[in-house]
Amino acid sequence: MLKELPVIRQRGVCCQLPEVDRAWAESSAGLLKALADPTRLTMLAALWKAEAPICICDFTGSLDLSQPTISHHMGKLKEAGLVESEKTGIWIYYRLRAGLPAATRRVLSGILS
Amino acid sequence: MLKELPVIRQRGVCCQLPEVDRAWAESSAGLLKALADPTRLTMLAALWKAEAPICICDFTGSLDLSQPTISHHMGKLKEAGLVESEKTGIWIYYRLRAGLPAATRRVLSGILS
DNA sequence: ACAACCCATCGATGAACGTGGATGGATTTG
DNA sequence: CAAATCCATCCACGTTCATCGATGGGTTGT
Repeated sequence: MLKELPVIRQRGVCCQLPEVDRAWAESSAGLLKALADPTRLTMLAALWKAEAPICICDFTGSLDLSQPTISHHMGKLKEAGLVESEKTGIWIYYRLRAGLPAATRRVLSGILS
Repeated sequence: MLKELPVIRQRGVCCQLPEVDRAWAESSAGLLKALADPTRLTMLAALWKAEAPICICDFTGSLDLSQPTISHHMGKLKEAGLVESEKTGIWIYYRLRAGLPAATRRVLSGILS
């Protein structure tokens, strides 16, 4: 089933692994942590589908969570640079951030497509 | 900056949001949680680059973590269905699971590409 | 001016997570 | 057989996280 093994193994001797950039791992994990929550995924999917700004109060109507909790989740999405907001009257509208990095867009489309 | 707002707003009245499947949100969040860790991302990237099976003991040489911790992380990747293992002698080799769902492959390539 | 509403912030509480040590099974080597 | 190595599992500890309630600033409408 497996491809051929890389080398003949010796006990107590480790094989060298491909180099992986730590900074990349840290930042990627940060992005994924922002995404790894059902509520935040649902909000992102709604923004993705709607293609229009959505007010926080609309989420409080659909999701079974308190307003602070929803604001908290949206704050994480904003902190991760995934959404941006604009205030209109007493409402604050959120939408997917314009100009997302290509790598981020690929990840999002993979999940939300 | 914003596109046109969906409707004329009224105080205390929420707009309806696009439907988002809860089961999808739950399972996607599960996959992303498995990925949202720098150590696990590093291990996945190594498997991705190496295109060959890798032994746990190899990671103990590169990563600054104890062997049980590494085994624990790998267990999560396996539990998420991202990797599979095969035992050869005293070593257990891990590799990316064959036949990953298309959506999962898109997410992975977006992150690891 | 007053009341109603929207939203962010803060503190508290309980759950979940990451990490490491210890243990034990399995296998190979001497 | 005895020792060494590889690995998973169990348990415990400390930290982080999610959620809620309360508070207050700011805005709109009467």
